[in-house]
Amino acid sequence: MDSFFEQVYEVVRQIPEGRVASYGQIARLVGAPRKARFVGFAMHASPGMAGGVPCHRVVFKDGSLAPGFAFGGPDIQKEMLREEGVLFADEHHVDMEACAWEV
DNA sequence: TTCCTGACTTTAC
DNA sequence: AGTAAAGCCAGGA
Repeated sequence: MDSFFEQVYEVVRQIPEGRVASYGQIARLVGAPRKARFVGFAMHASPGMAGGVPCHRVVFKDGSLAPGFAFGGPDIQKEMLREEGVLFADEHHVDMEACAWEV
Protein backbone atom coordinates (compact mmCIF):
# COMPACT_ATOMS: atom_id res chain seq x y z
CA MET A 1 0.00 0.00 0.00
CA ASP A 2 1.47 3.32 -0.98
CA SER A 3 -1.41 5.33 0.36
CA PHE A 4 -1.02 8.13 2.86
CA PHE A 5 -2.27 5.81 5.55
CA GLU A 6 0.79 3.57 5.29
CA GLN A 7 3.07 6.53 5.85
CA VAL A 8 1.11 7.43 8.97
CA TYR A 9 1.31 3.87 10.24
CA GLU A 10 5.09 3.77 9.86
CA VAL A 11 5.48 7.00 11.80
CA VAL A 12 3.08 6.03 14.58
CA ARG A 13 4.81 2.65 14.78
CA GLN A 14 8.01 4.44 15.81
CA ILE A 15 6.40 6.06 18.84
CA PRO A 16 8.17 4.62 21.94
CA GLU A 17 6.37 3.75 25.17
CA GLY A 18 5.63 6.54 27.58
CA ARG A 19 5.51 8.95 24.68
CA VAL A 20 2.60 10.55 22.83
CA ALA A 21 2.29 12.40 19.53
CA SER A 22 -0.39 14.70 18.18
CA TYR A 23 -2.12 14.19 14.83
CA GLY A 24 -0.60 17.36 13.45
CA GLN A 25 2.84 16.24 14.60
CA ILE A 26 2.51 12.94 12.75
CA ALA A 27 1.06 14.68 9.72
CA ARG A 28 4.10 16.95 9.64
CA LEU A 29 6.45 13.96 9.93
CA VAL A 30 4.94 12.40 6.84
CA GLY A 31 5.29 15.72 5.05
CA ALA A 32 1.65 16.78 5.14
CA PRO A 33 0.91 19.26 7.97
CA ARG A 34 -2.52 19.94 6.39
CA LYS A 35 -3.67 16.35 6.46
CA ALA A 36 -3.98 16.06 10.23
CA ARG A 37 -7.61 14.98 9.78
CA PHE A 38 -6.58 12.08 7.63
CA VAL A 39 -4.07 11.00 10.25
CA GLY A 40 -6.98 10.50 12.61
CA PHE A 41 -8.92 8.71 9.93
CA ALA A 42 -5.90 6.47 9.36
CA MET A 43 -5.90 5.61 13.06
CA HIS A 44 -9.56 4.72 12.85
CA ALA A 45 -8.81 2.39 9.96
CA SER A 46 -5.57 1.16 11.52
CA PRO A 47 -5.22 -2.53 12.57
CA GLY A 48 -4.35 -1.34 16.07
CA MET A 49 -1.46 -2.52 18.22
CA ALA A 50 -1.67 -5.89 16.47
CA GLY A 51 -0.47 -4.13 13.32
CA GLY A 52 2.18 -2.20 15.21
CA VAL A 53 0.09 0.96 15.26
CA PRO A 54 -0.35 2.14 18.88
CA CYS A 55 -3.16 4.55 18.05
CA HIS A 56 -3.70 5.03 21.80
CA ARG A 57 -0.44 7.01 21.85
CA VAL A 58 -1.86 9.43 19.30
CA VAL A 59 -3.75 12.30 20.91
CA PHE A 60 -4.93 15.84 20.11
CA LYS A 61 -2.47 18.68 20.06
CA ASP A 62 -3.64 19.79 23.49
CA GLY A 63 -3.25 16.27 24.82
CA SER A 64 -6.94 15.43 24.99
CA LEU A 65 -8.22 12.05 23.80
CA ALA A 66 -10.99 11.19 21.38
CA PRO A 67 -14.25 10.81 23.36
CA GLY A 68 -16.46 8.16 21.81
CA PHE A 69 -13.95 6.82 19.29
CA ALA A 70 -11.40 5.42 21.70
CA PHE A 71 -11.06 1.82 22.84
CA GLY A 72 -14.44 1.75 24.50
CA GLY A 73 -13.88 5.05 26.25
CA PRO A 74 -11.18 7.64 26.79
CA ASP A 75 -10.76 6.27 30.31
CA ILE A 76 -9.37 3.03 28.89
CA GLN A 77 -6.91 4.84 26.67
CA LYS A 78 -5.92 7.06 29.54
CA GLU A 79 -5.17 4.07 31.72
CA MET A 80 -3.18 2.39 28.95
CA LEU A 81 -1.01 5.47 28.54
CA ARG A 82 -0.62 5.83 32.28
CA GLU A 83 0.61 2.21 32.44
CA GLU A 84 3.26 3.07 29.87
CA GLY A 85 4.50 5.93 32.01
CA VAL A 86 2.72 8.84 30.31
CA LEU A 87 2.05 11.72 32.70
CA PHE A 88 -1.35 13.40 32.83
CA ALA A 89 -2.00 17.07 33.34
CA ASP A 90 -5.74 16.39 33.83
CA GLU A 91 -8.15 13.47 33.89
CA HIS A 92 -8.54 13.80 30.14
CA HIS A 93 -5.41 15.73 29.18
CA VAL A 94 -1.95 14.22 28.59
CA ASP A 95 1.13 16.14 29.64
CA MET A 96 2.49 16.87 26.18
CA GLU A 97 5.24 18.99 27.70
CA ALA A 98 6.77 15.96 29.40
CA CYS A 99 5.70 13.13 27.10
CA ALA A 100 5.70 14.77 23.69
CA TRP A 101 7.41 12.46 21.21
CA GLU A 102 10.52 14.09 19.81
CA VAL A 103 11.98 13.05 16.51
C1' DT B 1 -16.24 14.55 -12.96
C1' DT B 2 -18.63 16.74 -8.71
C1' DC B 3 -20.37 16.55 -3.92
C1' DC B 4 -20.01 15.01 0.89
C1' DT B 5 -17.65 13.61 4.87
C1' DG B 6 -13.97 13.31 8.35
C1' DA B 7 -9.68 10.34 15.71
C1' DC B 8 -7.64 17.87 13.08
C1' DT B 9 -5.82 22.69 13.73
C1' DT B 10 -6.19 27.49 14.30
C1' DT B 11 -8.44 31.77 15.10
C1' DA B 12 -12.07 34.38 17.12
C1' DC B 13 -15.83 35.47 20.72
C1' DA C 1 -10.84 28.49 29.97
C1' DG C 2 -14.45 26.81 27.04
C1' DT C 3 -17.27 26.96 22.85
C1' DA C 4 -18.02 28.06 17.78
C1' DA C 5 -16.85 28.50 12.99
C1' DA C 6 -13.60 28.25 8.99
C1' DG C 7 -9.84 26.03 6.41
C1' DC C 8 -7.47 22.20 4.96
C1' DC C 9 -6.64 17.58 1.83
C1' DA C 10 -7.79 12.90 0.36
C1' DG C 11 -10.95 9.23 -0.48
C1' DG C 12 -15.64 7.23 -1.40
C1' DA C 13 -20.27 7.44 -3.88
